[in-house]
Amino acid sequence: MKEIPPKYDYKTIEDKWRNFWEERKIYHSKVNKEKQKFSVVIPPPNVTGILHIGHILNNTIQDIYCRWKRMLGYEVCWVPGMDHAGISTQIMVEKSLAQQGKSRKDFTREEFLKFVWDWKEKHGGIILKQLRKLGVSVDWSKERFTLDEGLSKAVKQVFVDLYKKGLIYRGKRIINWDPVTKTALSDDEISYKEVKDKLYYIKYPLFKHEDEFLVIATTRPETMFGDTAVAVNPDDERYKSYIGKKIIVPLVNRVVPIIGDSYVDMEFGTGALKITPGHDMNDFDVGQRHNLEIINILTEDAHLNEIAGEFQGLDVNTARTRVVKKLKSLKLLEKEEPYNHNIAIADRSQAVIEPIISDQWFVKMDKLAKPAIEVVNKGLIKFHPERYVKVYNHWMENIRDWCISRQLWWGHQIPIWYNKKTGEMYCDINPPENPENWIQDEDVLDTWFSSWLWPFSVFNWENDEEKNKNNEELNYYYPTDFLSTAADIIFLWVARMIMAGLEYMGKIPFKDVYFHSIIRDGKGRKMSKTLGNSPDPLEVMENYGTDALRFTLIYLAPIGNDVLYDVEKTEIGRNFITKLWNAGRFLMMNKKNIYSMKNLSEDTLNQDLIDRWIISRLNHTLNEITTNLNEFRLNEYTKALYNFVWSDFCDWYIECLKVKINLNKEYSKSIIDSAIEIYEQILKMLHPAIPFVTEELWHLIQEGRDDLSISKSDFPQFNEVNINLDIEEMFEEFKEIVNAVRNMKIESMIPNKHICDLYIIASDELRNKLMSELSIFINSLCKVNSYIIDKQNLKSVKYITRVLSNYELHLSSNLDNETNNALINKYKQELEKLENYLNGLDKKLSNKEFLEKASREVVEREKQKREETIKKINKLKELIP
RNA sequence: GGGCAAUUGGCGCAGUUGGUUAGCGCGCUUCCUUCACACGGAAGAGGUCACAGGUUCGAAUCCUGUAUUGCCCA
Repeated sequence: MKEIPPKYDYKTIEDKWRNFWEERKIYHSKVNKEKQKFSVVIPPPNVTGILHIGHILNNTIQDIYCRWKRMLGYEVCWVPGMDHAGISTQIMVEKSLAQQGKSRKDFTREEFLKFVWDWKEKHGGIILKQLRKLGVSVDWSKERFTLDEGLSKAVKQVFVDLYKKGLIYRGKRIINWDPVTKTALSDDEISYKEVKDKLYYIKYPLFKHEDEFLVIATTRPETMFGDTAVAVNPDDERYKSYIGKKIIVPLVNRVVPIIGDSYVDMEFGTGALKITPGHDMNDFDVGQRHNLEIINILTEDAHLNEIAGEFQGLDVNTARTRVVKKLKSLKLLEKEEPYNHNIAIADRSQAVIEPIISDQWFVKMDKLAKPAIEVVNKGLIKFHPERYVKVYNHWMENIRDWCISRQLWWGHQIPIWYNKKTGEMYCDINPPENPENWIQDEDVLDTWFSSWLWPFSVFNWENDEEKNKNNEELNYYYPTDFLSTAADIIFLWVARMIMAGLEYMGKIPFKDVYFHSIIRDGKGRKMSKTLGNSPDPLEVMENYGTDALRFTLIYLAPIGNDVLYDVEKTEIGRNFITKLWNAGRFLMMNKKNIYSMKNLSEDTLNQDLIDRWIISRLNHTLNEITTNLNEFRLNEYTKALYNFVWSDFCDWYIECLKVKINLNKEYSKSIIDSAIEIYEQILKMLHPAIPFVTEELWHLIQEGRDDLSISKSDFPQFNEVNINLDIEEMFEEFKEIVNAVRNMKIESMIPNKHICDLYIIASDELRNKLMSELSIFINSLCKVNSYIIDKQNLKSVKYITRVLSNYELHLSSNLDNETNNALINKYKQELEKLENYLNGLDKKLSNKEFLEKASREVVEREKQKREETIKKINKLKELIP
């Protein structure tokens, strides 16, 4: 018989099972129409990425569902993979080239891409290796990459299809320009940061009345070279009369109209605004409404161009100071004042975004959005927590066209060719026949343009009905069942997958979307590299064990809120796992002792109260965790198990078991066997959350499982018949008695080892019986000799007494006066508390309205409470001289 | 500026349709190295449920307002 070692050595054990699962392809999935499937696609991590604590949470969540469903008998398929992360990867490679003093422009496109692929082979995909450490039960044979052949095909086909449907167009639009990486970015790839800046008040002379001025306020005087109007609010009495007149933009001396537009906020600055349609999002919209000229004044690296005259070649910041200086000298600067406002920053490169006009490719979104709004509002796709539906709707109803072109080389090059002579456009997945006459669009597609196809492209989808019809995997696994993701990519990814799924599969891509918590540090700050507050998960796994980290994160993550996580908190998981380990160790030690005993009698012991109680609790827990998992309350799933294992199983069940074993040596085998049976169910219930340690223990407690895995065993079934509320209530009374006796001893300064006599007076026959069954446990757990007696048999010696609802407990002792007085004081305090409580109840019960309006059960309950309280009060009064 | 959340003992959180003497974990105090576990056991202290109104027989729970914090959108 195997022994359980004293310490759980997670380092070697984790490796052992990780290899076991992978080598034996335990999590490989194939189409099996006999079984219901459960499919999940991993949110593809970035090829440049490394594992952070948020990945651990997200992937543990998915793993819990995959392992749970697998144990419930589903054909589970979890597809792993990565995306090619256009900008990040290119930045990475360009940086390493820069170290050699080179830039990408020193190479041809093909040469550069070769560098990137080399880099990808050598350094990319670290994150997948790290996910292996986490023990994710993915099917590695199905690993995909957004730039692999199949997925690239899907991306091209979708582009061509949308183009032919008229849903993709090329247009001059104002876009977010990243002057460092020199590419356009979508709105979702930038964020805003508040900066201390200045608001400049500049005098613009009126045309033909040059001694008269309108004062405009701006934070960006250097963009005035692109001004093509001055705008005021048409309701603004101060300026009404100016609308339609002309005004001169200083420095460039351009004559532009004064227009009226309700966009202008009368409270801001002077109420008059310069309009620069070429370099401001809002001004662009104003420009469209009033047919204003659009002038671009910036180069691609955000320096002023020839339009700025003497300022040409300056970067925007230098230009700003110089322009302000010049305006001052011309006496056109009225004043400047401090001003806080938000500027846009590129998420990847941290560059300050410049809005500029350029030729870009867009996807028309409104048509695609409509059905996608519907499926969520009809509940075909469910969001957890539900409030994200509102966030989703708000965005979808105000959706803007999606800028999908990126001025990069790494990615899917846009399948558009321009005729060198005629400029004619050609769109197809293959190049035109005489390629020498054509030139392909230089740009690549946004990485999300491949990610939005992920739920079906990973199953080799093609834009070809016949092929799809015969694609068994696609038809079996799609739609997927579950998606777990961070809420910050609800627009970038989740919404777009829904649109793509409906457009290309005619079906939703997934049924349940779980938005997990954001992990912050112990002080509630966001994890960030600069703060250095983000723990390295691999280090944590090294120091505490992988299961400990997995368990802790799930345990701490409240539904829909942030998790405040410190490395030290991983002790929660580690301690729990140690407890679980030791409980198993205890059972196996006993099993070994007993099984080696000779001449065992037949085991015919009936289930006693303790057994029935733990089985009832087990089924309660089982019921609870099933509900919790079904309702995506993962932290409650772990909490329910934590409490059951620690409080019910270890603190009470095992403690009682010790008593039973000592008193019933001849029946010990069946006692231990039934305990191990419950323990095994615990292991199974915990396995989805802590796969390694449960796999190890499952093998240790039973021999002959060498070729099996707990992850393929059956999940315990809830059986309502096993729930016995009466037993649970009785057991609670038993616990109450034990607690009370322990408390009495400690408060009376009786050493724990000192065995005293305990007289128990029960309130009724049922409880008398109960006590005769349980007194052996009370004796052992409290170190007393207990006697169940009738009230009249209580001798008139000094006792320490405790009054419970249904019991009186008298502990014999030789108390000194001081302790005795202290006890009497305690009784008095208790009495006062009870009398106050009784007063409240009396008030309630004499309130006519309460009696009339409250439900019968509530009134009954209150009456019962009153009776019990009176009983207690009377007993207490007897104790006070 | 608009929207969405949150506010419960020192800290982190439960409290799902209003009816508990408001729970849990960590931390804290006292005792215990006794034969699963000190990553442990036993006992205990600690809360006017952010504030102000309202609805109700009854509010941590529902409504309104205020304050503070966070997130998203512009």
